[in-house]
Amino acid sequence: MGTALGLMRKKGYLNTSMRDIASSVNMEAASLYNHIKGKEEILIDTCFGLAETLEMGIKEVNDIYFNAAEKLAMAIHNHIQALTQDLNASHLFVHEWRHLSDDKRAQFIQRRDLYEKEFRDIVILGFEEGEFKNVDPKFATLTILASLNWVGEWYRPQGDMEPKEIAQKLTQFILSGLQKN
Amino acid sequence: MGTALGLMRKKGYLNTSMRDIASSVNMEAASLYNHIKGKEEILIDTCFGLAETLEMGIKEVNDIYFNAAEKLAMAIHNHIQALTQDLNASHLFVHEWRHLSDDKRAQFIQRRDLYEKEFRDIVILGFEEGEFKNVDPKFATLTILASLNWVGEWYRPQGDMEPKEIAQKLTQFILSGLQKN
DNA sequence: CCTACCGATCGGTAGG
DNA sequence: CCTACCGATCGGTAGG
Repeated sequence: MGTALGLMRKKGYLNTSMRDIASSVNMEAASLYNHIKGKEEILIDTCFGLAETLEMGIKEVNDIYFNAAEKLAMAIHNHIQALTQDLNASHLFVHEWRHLSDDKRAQFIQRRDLYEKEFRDIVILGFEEGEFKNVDPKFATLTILASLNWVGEWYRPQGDMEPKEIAQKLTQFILSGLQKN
Repeated sequence: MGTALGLMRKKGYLNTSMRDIASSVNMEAASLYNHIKGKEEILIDTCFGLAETLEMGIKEVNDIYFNAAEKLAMAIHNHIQALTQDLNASHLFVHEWRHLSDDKRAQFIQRRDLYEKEFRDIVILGFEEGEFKNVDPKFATLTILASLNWVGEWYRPQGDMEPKEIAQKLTQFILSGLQKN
């Protein structure tokens, strides 16, 4: 179903018909239903699959690292690795989850909120350690995640920045900003 | 057409039918065509209208302010003011421009790229002044704009943060980051 | 601003 | 995996 994700990234989920997907793999639309239950299954599997990858990533970070700055760097690294690994899937995860049916969308938002909370706890930990400024943790977390998720929009696998380098630059930017001291 | 924008934000552009829009203003779908040329006109007018507001904002900044840090603060302020002024329009501008027809979408992307360039020039200016670090200007600009545009997702007019305060916190975050010196 | 309607397309099913 | 098909819905038009 990788080619389906490619179509959905290029044309958008709603604009990609089962007939589009079928003809991209030289089938008739009706035949797709022998492989998947319906169109939404593709969206569900992709969004929740990536959610799980991200959750595992942040869990690993919280299990291992102690220092908040270290945790944040590693969380950013894992997030960027997951997003850049499959840009088609990332597009569905970042943009098209809005078109999940009501109950699935509610589940998705809940998991996204939990993931945000994990990041927020790192920000709070950094303050408690005396290493981070006394910023609004919710505001800071939303701002951080916005920059991370946007990477999927401009990252190109054949470009001149590796995911690892992107993660390092993001960490640097988020920790110490643009201005010289 | 404000109610149309509200529907499009809530349900998405493609999922909002002319019949939905019509019934929200107690009309028949056919009658809408006495007011607008077609469904896409709503999307076009909104996306390009906000683009123009943003362009005016950055132009003003570049005409008046001299110092890069000042320019950046004012550019962020103008951007957040524009986005928070009409969250429905902002949603179309940030998310739904992808559904513009090919030529309009190309125009939109071109104007967005020009706007990005204005921000990038401020980042470069800051480095030339010796005030900003030697960051990758393109990377920094994309990261900055990602955080700005995400504000439309969580800002609530009745919430506890005013647009002005959001802009200040964003500027602070972008200039000096999370970590204590 | 409405009634009536068009051709196109959709996700999905029946039955083989 | 295909042919044939379903009901629903879409953006938009004709004509008043």
